[in-house]
Amino acid sequence: MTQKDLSAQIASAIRDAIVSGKLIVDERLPSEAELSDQFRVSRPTVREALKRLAAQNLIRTQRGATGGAFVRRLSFEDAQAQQITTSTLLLSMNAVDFQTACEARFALERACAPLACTRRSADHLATMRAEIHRQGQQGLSDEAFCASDVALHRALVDGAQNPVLSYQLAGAIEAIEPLMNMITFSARDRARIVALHGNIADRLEQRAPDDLEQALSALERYTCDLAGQVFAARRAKP
Amino acid sequence: MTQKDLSAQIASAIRDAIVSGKLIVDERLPSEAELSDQFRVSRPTVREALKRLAAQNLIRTQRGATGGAFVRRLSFEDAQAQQITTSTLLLSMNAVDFQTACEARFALERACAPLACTRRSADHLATMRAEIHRQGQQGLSDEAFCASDVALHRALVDGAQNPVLSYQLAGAIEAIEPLMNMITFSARDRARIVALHGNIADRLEQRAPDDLEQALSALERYTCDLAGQVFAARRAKP
DNA sequence: AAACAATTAATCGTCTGACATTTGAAATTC
DNA sequence: GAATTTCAAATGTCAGACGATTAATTGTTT
Repeated sequence: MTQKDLSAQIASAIRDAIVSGKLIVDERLPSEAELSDQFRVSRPTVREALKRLAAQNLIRTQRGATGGAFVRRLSFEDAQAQQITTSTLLLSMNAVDFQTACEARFALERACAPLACTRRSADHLATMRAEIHRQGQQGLSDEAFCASDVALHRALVDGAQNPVLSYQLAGAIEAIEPLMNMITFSARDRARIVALHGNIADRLEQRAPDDLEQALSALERYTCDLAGQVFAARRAKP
Repeated sequence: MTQKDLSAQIASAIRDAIVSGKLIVDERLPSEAELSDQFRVSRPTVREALKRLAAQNLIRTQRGATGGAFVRRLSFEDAQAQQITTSTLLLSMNAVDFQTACEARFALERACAPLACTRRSADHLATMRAEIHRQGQQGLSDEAFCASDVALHRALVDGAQNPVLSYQLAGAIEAIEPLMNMITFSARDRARIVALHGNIADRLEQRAPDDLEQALSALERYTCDLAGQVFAARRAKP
């Protein structure tokens, strides 16, 4: 059963070597010519395998005399970016309803609340206040409003000062943005949301975890209701 | 500034088309020959681009008469598997300390507690009880013990009946397993952990969210202490 | 001797053309 | 009409070549 492509097999072999630690960060892989000798395949096949690994941020390649493929240190930024696109696609391709996505997102965010209350710096709070101020301004496009929303929530999550949490949450928060962008916010909606955001910032400032969780829940309820109305109206009169 | 490879550029172009919805699920891409005409590159270059996309589970390829590359529906399973390997690498390559990873994992898991209390089925509870029973047996290897631990926590998370949450949490829970596997559990440790697990199952059975969260926190504290001792001892006498 | 310039070798990036393999569909045969 | 054969389209693989980039080496000049 040779089901898989040669390039897929080779990619798997190298990936295993990386994951298991046989190849360490910044170590240089054999040149493409050497790999094609080792695996008894042609260079194009080896290259296809390497491109697969490059697509997963597992290696980077350099040209030139001392060039080659090197094991790449997977950074939090890379992992985060990967997770965001994956989550976004997952939501759009599987027709995940807004409610489910929203529920997951706020559940995760509430998980950060106690930690954020303990560890948040003045910077985090200032960022949130600044975004809230921006959200209150006239003439802000819906996209800009949503982008600011994302920035605010990321500041809250970053307040927990745990990079693993930040990385995980980024996917959940950003993946919903496209769904949020489909909503046209009325002035009244925005005012309400800004008020809820203000409430959240207040609780964080007071370092009151339980109140913060409740404030987040309130925002979740309002967001979900709003989206429910919008999507219901859209279904009724397309 | 043409920084990127041609194959990377082409992969980006196709990826954008998929993400933006211009290419829909199960739609067939042009053949490699047609793509190489369209992009004015050779077929190997097109193939490298397609392999990049295949590595991200964005397309699948079929050979034969009606074959070709098709946009693939990203399944929760695929996304989860991707996330697990990414999270695992992230932890191992960036020397994330056990405490940080553990904190993130339990914070996320506590986020599921209220939902799990509301929605968990008898099945979820039965799975947890079965795993707890297994964990109490003699002669279980440390690896098997940890694997059972993962299964138990996944059952708890699945109890929230939110696929987005399950997908997100899987990465966090499984990524720590390799770290946990480095710990050799004494009989006393295991007995204590089993007791804490039993406590968790009880709270879930009673559908008591606050108590469940506290039970999870108790487990977090014990796990973290245990790991702290183990790693400290290892540093002292390598 | 030191600084600068030219050469060189190694390596990846890309192209051309070919052949093998798979697979569904059309054509053929019974 | 059903089974078989043939065919064509598509991906999988290979071999060989050339271009582009880059660091080290070599050579030249001051």
